[in-house]
Amino acid sequence: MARPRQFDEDRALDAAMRTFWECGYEATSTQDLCTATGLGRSSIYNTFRSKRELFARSLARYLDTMAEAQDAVLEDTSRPPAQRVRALLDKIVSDEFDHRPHGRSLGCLGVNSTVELAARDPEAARLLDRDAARRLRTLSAVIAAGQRDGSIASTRGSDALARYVNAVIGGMRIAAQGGADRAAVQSVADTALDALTS
Amino acid sequence: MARPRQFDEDRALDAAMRTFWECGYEATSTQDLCTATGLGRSSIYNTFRSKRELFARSLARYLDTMAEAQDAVLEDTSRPPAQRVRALLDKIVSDEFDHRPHGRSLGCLGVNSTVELAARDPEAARLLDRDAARRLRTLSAVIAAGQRDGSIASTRGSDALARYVNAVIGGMRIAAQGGADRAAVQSVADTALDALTS
DNA sequence: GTGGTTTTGTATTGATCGGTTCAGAACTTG
DNA sequence: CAAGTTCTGAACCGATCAATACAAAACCAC
Repeated sequence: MARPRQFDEDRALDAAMRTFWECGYEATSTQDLCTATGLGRSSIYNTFRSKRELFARSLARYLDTMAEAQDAVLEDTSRPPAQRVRALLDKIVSDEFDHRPHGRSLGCLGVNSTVELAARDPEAARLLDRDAARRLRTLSAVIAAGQRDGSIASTRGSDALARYVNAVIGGMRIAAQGGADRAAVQSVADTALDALTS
Repeated sequence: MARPRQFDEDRALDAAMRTFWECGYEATSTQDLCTATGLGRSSIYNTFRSKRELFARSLARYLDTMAEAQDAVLEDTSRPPAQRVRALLDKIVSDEFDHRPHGRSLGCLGVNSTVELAARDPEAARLLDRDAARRLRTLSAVIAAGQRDGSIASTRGSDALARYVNAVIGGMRIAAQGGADRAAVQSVADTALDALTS
């Protein structure tokens, strides 16, 4: 019925997401987005209505992808729950130190957006809230299972422990972004687990 | 010999710092800085050479003020070392939940700048590195003292424990910025201490 | 006061911002 | 092929960006 798109919308969204991830929302210009996606302005504004909406879709995509990856680790029933939590923290270390495009960690787009936008952009805040709730739900369930089978000895509530682990993850990402080396971030993960197993 | 300033440079710096703290570097315009400080553009550019330099001075001032406050808590010899670490975490909670200008936590300008600028602005990265090193030094010394007097039972190295506590602090700030309530952030602090006392 | 120096407010710089317009190329459907 | 629709590229929009120019006002030393 009409001319089809000459580009893959998902690939464009991925490129935009990476740009927001690297530079942040404010520091990313629409020209940067054109360059990164290889699209013209018209195509971008025709497909995604504005920079803001493109960002929102980028963030939603990122959060969904990451939460799925996290859930995959946490719901791997071939391991006992406590080891799944450890595997999750180890994955964070890998995330931060493998494949660094420009020598420094990019951190986590979720954390970065929380810092840059949560107080100012209600839609971003909504996406981030939903994501946090989802991740905490999975974490809490796994920790509760670990408490039942004895691999997690802490008697604190599983919700509190989940919030704790989630906060540590954020702290590890900040540390990596601040230039901490891999061993230092790994030792944060190792130490953090002491609070669960004791 | 000439006309004196009609404003207090330190007060202007404070106002600028608050603006950067609330909005971030990129989202703060020079007009915002004029409004916040009550100065004209000429006065700002005459006193601080550029937006970037004004930011650098704001950040340096913030980091110095905060590090001093942290050191004051950690070096309060009227308490045993372990309690000082607890007091530090409690102070973070207070920082995040007392005096919120717009209902949401502003987080920490140091954390915020790490996320927004550490990868892109070498001078900001330098200031943040120096600050992290300073805070880790004090923390590590206090933790080592706690290990000697037995109030901190963990047998991990005091440097690793210091990095851990520092990461938890960052995670607590992210959590608060993400909308977590006070009890939730406090429970992160409480749980985090389990890793030291066990 | 006067000269010399600095600050200050206003106007303005060129560049870039996010976003729109529009003509024509490109494609599907019939 | 032709009609109808969508996509694309380039020019362009007013607004705003960080930063500067400049002249008048304000002040100190003399």
